[in-house]
Amino acid sequence: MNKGAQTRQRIVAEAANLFNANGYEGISMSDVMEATGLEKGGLYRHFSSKEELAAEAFDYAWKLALETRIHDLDHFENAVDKLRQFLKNFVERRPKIHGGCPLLNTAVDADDGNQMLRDRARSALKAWQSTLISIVRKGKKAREIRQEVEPTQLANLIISCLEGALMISRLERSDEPLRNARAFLEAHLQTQVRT
Amino acid sequence: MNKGAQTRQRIVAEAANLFNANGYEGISMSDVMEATGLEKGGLYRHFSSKEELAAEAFDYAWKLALETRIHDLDHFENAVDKLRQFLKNFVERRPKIHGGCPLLNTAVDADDGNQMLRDRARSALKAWQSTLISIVRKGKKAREIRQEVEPTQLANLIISCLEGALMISRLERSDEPLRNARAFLEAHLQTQVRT
DNA sequence: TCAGAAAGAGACCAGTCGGTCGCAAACAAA
DNA sequence: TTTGTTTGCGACCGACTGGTCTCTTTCTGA
Repeated sequence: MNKGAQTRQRIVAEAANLFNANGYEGISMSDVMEATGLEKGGLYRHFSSKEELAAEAFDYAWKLALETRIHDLDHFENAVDKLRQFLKNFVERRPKIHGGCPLLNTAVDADDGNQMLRDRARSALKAWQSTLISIVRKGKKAREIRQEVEPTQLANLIISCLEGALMISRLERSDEPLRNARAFLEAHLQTQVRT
Repeated sequence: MNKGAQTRQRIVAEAANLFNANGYEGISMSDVMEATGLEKGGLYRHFSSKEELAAEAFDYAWKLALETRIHDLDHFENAVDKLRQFLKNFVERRPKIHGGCPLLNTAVDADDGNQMLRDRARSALKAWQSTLISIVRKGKKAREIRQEVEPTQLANLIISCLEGALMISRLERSDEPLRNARAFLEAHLQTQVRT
């Protein structure tokens, strides 16, 4: 990896934190300059615009977030165990990126404005849903999950509860709402296993 | 109501829509000028700073949102019926303010920055929680809701599910996730009634 | 009707925004 | 060591930012 690529990577990583914590309009290129120690020209050598940098920063942030959440999932065969590990990861594992969930942040930040960021958030959501849906489907096939369970609805329920609880937890600066959401979802999962 | 107060009210209403849809940093005073048809001097006669305007705009937006959600709740005596009406309002009644839930928007927008807006969002959340908690408590006293139910946790579950589903619905531009969240919560409420 | 007060206009300010560009320093291959 | 390329610097640009201030218009009550 040559020097240019390294610098580029450093910029993306710094920008990801800044944009995730403060939003697209909340961060100026001067902020990125300060965080990276580069001058304006150094930045624009690697990115042709603020928007392009923000796009790469979001992709980077989301990659980190999703990796954190699906960590160790393949240690389990059973679908319900996988989902339980997923809940555990979401609540317990500190993400490497500051400022909360990149998906929630970007969805709220861009849902009435920046089209490019909105599309990016949409793709991220779809990818997350697909991951969960796939687990539920396999669980149904393997008769570990009841046949009446609608995979898309269960996936959305999990995402909704966690993201909503994350919003509350961040506002109250307490992990309790997040832990309660996990407890609730685990109890609900227990309800959906095949008996 | 004299002319000045009327103008002030008009500014707040316009600003509420702008800030709610685009965030604090996403809106400039020029945007507010355009939306209200006033010049800069006309604006700053009524508000001493952008922040002060944003604060009043949030309070206004949140008042409208909460009113919409608790609409007609007093038509019901039973706590579970009240909560059901609440869910119905949240999903079916179109709020007068554009850009989604002011609480979610402001919480995400300000949780790492603007202290004044963050405090405002925090108060709004507390007020919302209190409303729901109070309903659940009365329901327990009246023996309409099971004694094991923890009011705070039920309130947070409802808020989390709805706000999370709202985020998904707005990103996908479809009401389905929101309707599914309502159906799920109604089924869950049925589980919590005293038998 | 008219005087005093309230409301609004818009020129102006210093600072910051995203973005450009020519040049020098750092690097890598010979 | 020399050469050509990659990387970074930083002055500079026009547009726009939040905010101020003076002046005019509009309103209101006697």
